[in-house]
Amino acid sequence: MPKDTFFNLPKDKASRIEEAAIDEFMVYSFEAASVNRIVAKAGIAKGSFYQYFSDKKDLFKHILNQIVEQKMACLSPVMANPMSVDIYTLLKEIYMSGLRFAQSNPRLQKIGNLLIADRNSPIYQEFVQENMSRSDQFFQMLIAKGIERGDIRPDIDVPMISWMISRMNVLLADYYQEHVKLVLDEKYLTAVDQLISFICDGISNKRSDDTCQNESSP
Amino acid sequence: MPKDTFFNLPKDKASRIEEAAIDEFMVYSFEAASVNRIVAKAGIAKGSFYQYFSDKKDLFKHILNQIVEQKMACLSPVMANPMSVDIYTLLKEIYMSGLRFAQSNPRLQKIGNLLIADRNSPIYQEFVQENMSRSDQFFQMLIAKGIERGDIRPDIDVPMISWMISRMNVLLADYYQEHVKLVLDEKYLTAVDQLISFICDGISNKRSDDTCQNESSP
DNA sequence: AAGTCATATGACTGATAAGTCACATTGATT
DNA sequence: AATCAATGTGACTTATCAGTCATATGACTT
Repeated sequence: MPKDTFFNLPKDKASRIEEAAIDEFMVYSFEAASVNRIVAKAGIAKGSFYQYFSDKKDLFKHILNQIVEQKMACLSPVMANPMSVDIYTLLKEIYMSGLRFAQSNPRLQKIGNLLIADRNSPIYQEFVQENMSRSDQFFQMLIAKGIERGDIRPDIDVPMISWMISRMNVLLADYYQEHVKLVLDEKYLTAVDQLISFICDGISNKRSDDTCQNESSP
Repeated sequence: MPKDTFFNLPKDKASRIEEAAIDEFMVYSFEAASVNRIVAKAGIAKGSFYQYFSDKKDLFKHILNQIVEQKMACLSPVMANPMSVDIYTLLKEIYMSGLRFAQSNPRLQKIGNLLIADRNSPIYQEFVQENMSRSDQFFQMLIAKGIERGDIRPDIDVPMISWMISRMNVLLADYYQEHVKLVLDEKYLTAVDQLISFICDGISNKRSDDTCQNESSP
């Protein structure tokens, strides 16, 4: 948490610092980010910085909290009553909320991507991993529910498949970042549909019943 | 490429340096790795180091080449005649070759994981991305072939699904690293089966024909 | 005007890094 | 034994970093 002095700052100064921080963390991972550059960009003395924040991590977490806040703002309408729709619709809504966030907060999205990309940083384990594991738990619950309802095959490895589906959300964003660069509304929408169709039905061609020859090793 | 002086070194000295480098890159990303620590561990002078390698990256690439070499050794038997088996069997073989590599080269595996985890490093873009894109191309070809043969639904987004499947190879390793820690033979084998079954058939429960309600937004 | 106190400052500390270079050592050849 | 080229060495240079601290500022109170 930033110190009181930070919250006492005139708004424009506080946001100048936040903007400088976002600019920095957009380009450099937490480790590589430089307080020196941040204070230079924000136009404050280094000593001042340490009157607002206890250290670099303090500032970073302040920015991360903004990300979580914005993400939640995009996700919460979807999550208001998660059981009212079938799992595939819900999954689609969850993926789409990721898109809404990315579109309204491209710079924060970039920071999130950078953080996720940098799994060795202590911050990843401290911050992302616990968030991820909550997301895992949610997907596990969802899938268990789906099996109960009869929507989902009962023979799957629930923890592993939950994990995969939750990570594929991130993969989809990666794919887009790598291939389309600019996240384009309709294209992303069809990609989400494609991905959900894949998760739902797989790739095998279901002419009559010659499903794939897997189910090997009994 | 290391300099001639490195290849002229007595074998035990050369491998002492390689071992020290592997120990370092196992624990620290390329950026965070320290030449100082490596030379200390290897018991050579820093000046000597720069007579063997032009810089830190030179050494790192030398280690990466060893990884590629070993990976290829595990993969090439599978790839000798990739078209002789169906795509699901081939996929399984590819995944299993990843396991073979991890089991016979756990330390190199660790370095690979660290590199993949650290997508911001310039080395990632320079080295992994091009390797990945070759792997993508292979999977795309494979899937196109599968569609041609009628094994795979023709309505999928080939580049995207290829990308997903190629990345799920990495995800599977991640999952194992996170959950089982020690990669255990039989457990991994069933996980691979599970994953392929998922890729093949998806998660939806195919009682009669009430497949999932996707295919939304025409 | 004097005093007080939260805030502002940037030179400084101490640590670590990559890469260099003048000099030392070695071992084979003459 | 003398020579010499290849190889070995670690102190040194230059750079950067996170974080500190003595001192300055300026707004507010008395």
